Amino acid sequence: MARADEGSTDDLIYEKIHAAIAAQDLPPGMRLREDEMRQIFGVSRARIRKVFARLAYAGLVTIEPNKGASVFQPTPREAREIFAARRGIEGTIVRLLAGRLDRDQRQLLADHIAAEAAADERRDWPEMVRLSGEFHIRLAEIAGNSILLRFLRELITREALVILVYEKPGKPSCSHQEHSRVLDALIAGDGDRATALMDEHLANIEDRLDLDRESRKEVDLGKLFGARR
Amino acid sequence: MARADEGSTDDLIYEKIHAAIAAQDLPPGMRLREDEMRQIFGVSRARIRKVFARLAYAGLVTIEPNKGASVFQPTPREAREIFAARRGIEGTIVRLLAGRLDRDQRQLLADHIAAEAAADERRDWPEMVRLSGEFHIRLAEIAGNSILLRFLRELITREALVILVYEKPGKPSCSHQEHSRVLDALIAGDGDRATALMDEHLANIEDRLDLDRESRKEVDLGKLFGARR
DNA sequence: CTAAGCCAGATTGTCGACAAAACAAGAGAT
DNA sequence: ATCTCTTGTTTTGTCGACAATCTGGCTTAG
Repeated sequence: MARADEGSTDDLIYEKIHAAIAAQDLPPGMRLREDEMRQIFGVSRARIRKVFARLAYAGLVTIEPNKGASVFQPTPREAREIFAARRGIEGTIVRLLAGRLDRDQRQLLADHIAAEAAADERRDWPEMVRLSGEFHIRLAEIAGNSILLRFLRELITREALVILVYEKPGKPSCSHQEHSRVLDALIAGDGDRATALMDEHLANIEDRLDLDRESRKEVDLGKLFGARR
Repeated sequence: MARADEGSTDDLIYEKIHAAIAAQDLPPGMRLREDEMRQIFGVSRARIRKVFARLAYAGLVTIEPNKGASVFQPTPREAREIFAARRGIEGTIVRLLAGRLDRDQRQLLADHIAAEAAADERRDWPEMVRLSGEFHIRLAEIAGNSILLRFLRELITREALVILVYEKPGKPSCSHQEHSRVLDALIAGDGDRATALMDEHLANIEDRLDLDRESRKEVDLGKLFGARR
């Protein structure tokens, strides 16, 4: 069999749904039916249920009693809270990092920014968005605090939902020039400047939002996850 | 019947265990058996299991596959991460708050500090500890960001475990004078000073730790939760 | 023609039973 | 006496079935 059993089964399902939400394939507000998922992944309903519970705790899906799970649909207020929280967390991370990057870490980040620039060059927006988000994750990883990393992961994914719902169409959301400037400040060891730059960078993203819109799409779940039945 | 059905059953169980851990009644590392809990609370095992999963996600208990749940026992490294994360979060909260407290909020916080002082006066240490922790929660509530509040809640509870395991005995952990100074800076609108004071305050707690100890106690779960059977 | 009530189908919530894994105690050999 | 293998017990993991609840369409009275 080609299907390896590495990684517990529900972690796999969790990651798939998580990724689908982060990649904005599952639109906010979309209902996630247990039985449907059960058929798609070919597992028992209890497993799906457990995964939903985890996703709910992470704030990615909302579970209403007797009404089931749906993809988290942020209100404007929640959107603002998410942005504010993220700015706080990333400020903390950047402060921890200022002046403490070793040679390898600098190289890693510089390479990453170069990859962003390349994706930007060839107009590969999905890749660009992915890399942009990943840059912030890399920073958190280098900072070496697994708790802050976990918090940030959650916020970034939820922010992706916010952007999907509220962004004014047609603009890329994360410029590699800004990443580059942050990196410069970090290398220079100027924590305050790095923090300010990061804050400004995140504020720029927030400014591209239009906090008065609704959105609804239909999605073929079976196709998306590659159903086996 | 006096037992009202308000609040879903598992929320109640969750809160009880959470409180027991926060109050340091359940020592870190203690094994939590599903069937034992089932008998104590008089509910089905599935329910206990669900609650454990939530507690695990919040980082309060550790679940090892095929080995069950036990109260989170922080390693020195994890302890440091928790403290660092908390300093970051609280710094963010304090910065949000500086110069934005209205009259009622100032009064609320002042009263709270007064209550801390009173508890300190009469050597009521458990109450003192409780109030000290609550002060930080109050700040987060006033800041009005429910996400940061949730993060902080988790960190404070986990920190209680850290303190239980690693604190050098015989010293109170949170002085109301320091709280008072932070409040002054907040009212003065000096965000940087407030942040610095809060950081120092939290560092003081951290300094009282001795990161090379083990601890183990036995606890009668039935008595603690008031078993019904 | 509208609106309230009701019935059928679908969906979620809960539980108990069974299977698999870990743990502890005891027997046997070195 | 100690180490190891075996075996029985305890504990966790998983699943399927049943009960409760909700949704949407239909009927019927005003």
